Amino acid sequence: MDIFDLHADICKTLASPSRLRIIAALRDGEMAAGEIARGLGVHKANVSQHLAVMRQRGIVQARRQGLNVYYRLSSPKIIQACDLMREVLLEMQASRREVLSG
Amino acid sequence: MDIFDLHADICKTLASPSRLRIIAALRDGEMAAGEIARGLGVHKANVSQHLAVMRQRGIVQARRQGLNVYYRLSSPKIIQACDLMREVLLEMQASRREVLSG
DNA sequence: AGCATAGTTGCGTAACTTCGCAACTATGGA
DNA sequence: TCCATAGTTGCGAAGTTACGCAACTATGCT
Repeated sequence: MDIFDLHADICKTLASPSRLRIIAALRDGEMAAGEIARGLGVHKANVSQHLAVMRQRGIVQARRQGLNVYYRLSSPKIIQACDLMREVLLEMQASRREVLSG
Repeated sequence: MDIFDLHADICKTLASPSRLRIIAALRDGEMAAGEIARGLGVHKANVSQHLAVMRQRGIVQARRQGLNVYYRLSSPKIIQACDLMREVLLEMQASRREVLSG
């Protein structure tokens, strides 16, 4: 597995609206799995699957406390990367509009 | 299509080792499609497919000059995003090693 | 032990992606 | 017009991914 495969793997992990929503939910601190599921209005099994994928890739970390399993982002750089990607997105939308109007 | 779908779409586009290699090749300036193919040692049809995907998403732009079609990254932020993601990658690898050794 | 809540895992289907191959279009020169 | 080079597009097989559902494990309370 070379660096490009690893890099692609990270991107693949982020290449899901559901997972991006979960990451956004975790932006301000940890949350229990069920809390995330309720917040996003999806089944907990589904959230659990996505969290498992992200945990495997090292994007989130888990901590059990009683009945709940609390998840948190493992690095603030993940938020930075998401924000930067959003900027790229906006920039591209802007230049697309320019092309259409100009 | 909401912002999370769009964001995921960008990530999906970057979620391919081949495309990341192409982006890396374009880091220092434009290149013709065939040049990229030769550089990476893959078939030109394949490169062309990947370039088409990235062009559709606005990640690269094309310019024909004679027989050649030159491709370039449409924004320097794409490089920034890739670099940042590499940092995340390294950070995660480092913390994984910590967990194993500590 | 029995029960409720929280979370995880396995399975099957449907949808999508990637690659190579072959056929195609586009451009420029003889 | 004919040919060579450059690039693109359509197709099909193989592999991957996502979701819901159901069954499961884990924890804590009585």
